[in-house]
Amino acid sequence: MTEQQAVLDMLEILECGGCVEPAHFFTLMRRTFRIAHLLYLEAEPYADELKVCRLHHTFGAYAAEIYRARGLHRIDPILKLALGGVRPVEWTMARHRFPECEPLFQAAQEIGISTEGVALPLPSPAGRMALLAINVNMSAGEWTTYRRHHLRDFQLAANLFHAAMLEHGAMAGSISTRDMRLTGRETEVLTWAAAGKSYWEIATILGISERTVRFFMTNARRKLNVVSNTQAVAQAVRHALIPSV
Amino acid sequence: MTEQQAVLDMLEILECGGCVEPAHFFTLMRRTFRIAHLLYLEAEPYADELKVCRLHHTFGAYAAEIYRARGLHRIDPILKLALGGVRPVEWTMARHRFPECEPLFQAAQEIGISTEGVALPLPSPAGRMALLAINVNMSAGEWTTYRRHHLRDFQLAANLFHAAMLEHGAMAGSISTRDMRLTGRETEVLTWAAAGKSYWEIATILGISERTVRFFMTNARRKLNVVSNTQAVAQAVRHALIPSV
DNA sequence: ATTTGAACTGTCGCTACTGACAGTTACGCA
DNA sequence: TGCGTAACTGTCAGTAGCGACAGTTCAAAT
Repeated sequence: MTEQQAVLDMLEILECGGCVEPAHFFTLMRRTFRIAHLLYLEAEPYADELKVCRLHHTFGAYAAEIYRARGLHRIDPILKLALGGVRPVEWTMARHRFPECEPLFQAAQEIGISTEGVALPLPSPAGRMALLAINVNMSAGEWTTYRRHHLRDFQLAANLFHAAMLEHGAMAGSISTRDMRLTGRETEVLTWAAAGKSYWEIATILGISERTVRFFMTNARRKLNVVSNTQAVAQAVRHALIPSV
Repeated sequence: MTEQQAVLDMLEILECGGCVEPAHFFTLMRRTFRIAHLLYLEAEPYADELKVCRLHHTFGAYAAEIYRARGLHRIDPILKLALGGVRPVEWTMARHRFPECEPLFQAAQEIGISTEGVALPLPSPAGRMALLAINVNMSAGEWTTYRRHHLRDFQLAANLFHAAMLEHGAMAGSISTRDMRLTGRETEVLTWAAAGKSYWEIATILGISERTVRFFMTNARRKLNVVSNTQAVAQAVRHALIPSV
């Protein structure tokens, strides 16, 4: 029961919002569980490519260099599966389902990294995707049992850490959004513009004149430092200045 | 330890992909945990409204009617918090932070529904959001302890059920994302429009005629089912169809 | 009491966007 | 060989967006 207690304690720390430092989280996880390595990736889909927003891991610089140099991200099935789905991705499962990714696992074995693990998809609002990959140093059988008991802990821990990262990112991002604060009316007109309404329609909806709608929109454009309504709405959605929900 | 075993068994059932039937999942959850009621909601942001894609719950028709008739969705802080964040939302926490939502909790008490519970955000790919709300019939103190032990189980179960629902939905043919895949040029044109460029500028940048830019934009608008470039860009940003930054 | 900021309105004129008309070219696939 | 899809182009007429002109009203803060 000591192990159970340690797990619950760790989850409580995470939920209370401590631990926005990836290194701290990784240490905590490795102290609490029998984990060899961890990787946290936040990315944004763009066409068929991925734009990496955040990347933290404990595999070390050498492993990262190998991964990059051999272009293993192109064949990594865990990336594809975890960033495209919602279900935990078992490493060996991915390995068997995608024979073309063998070089990835061979590279891991070369540099002494285990090929057992699981990747937890962490989808975020606004279409971004993230994953937490967990790598363990166990035999297949041992891992099956361990995973069965602790997948729920991994999932909750991953979710809470991911939440902390998102909130932290929002803080850091709010430096640039400080001068971008919009008034209530500006937000309203932008919201309706984002819904495809014309000035006349917005005026009717809000019960004000068309000119006034233009006035608010002009102010919003000036504050956001953009040149068109279209760009203003794009910025507003990106910075969550207008409700996405 | 029998309870632990039952939980692990249930999670295994979920992970093996059984249980795409909400009623089945709810029964399983209520049999495994001390849960009074469950609610699963999948929604899509639209203007400042919510377009409900899926809704299943065990609160009964009467409660649903009350909720709808009194317009409680407009003040429900759990919807706002859970659909806009990634962190579990404690009901009583939401109640204290948003005094204006008191009618919601009073309505619950009126019809004999407990006000203790937690809502787990389940963000999905493509900008959609979902949540699983869990309602329990316990005292506050009892719930604190129970929650501490089982939040991880709830989170994993919720994620797995949500995954099953998404996969099932994808099978059935997702209406909203079916025709939303944009071609390379459509993406490029939208991206530049989101950057505030005019048709003439985009034409110059891409080395094509202004008419052709309009052609791609028109196709993009049609695919996204929107009426203006502004709305198209808003949708594209929300659904991560064009790169942010 | 003055200032600051939000909310609000009117008109002119130019530019940008949008729909509807009617096409061509190139590529891959059945 | 046809069929579908993506990329590409032209013109016309109407609507919408946008900048620059010049204001009023109200409430809160200094």
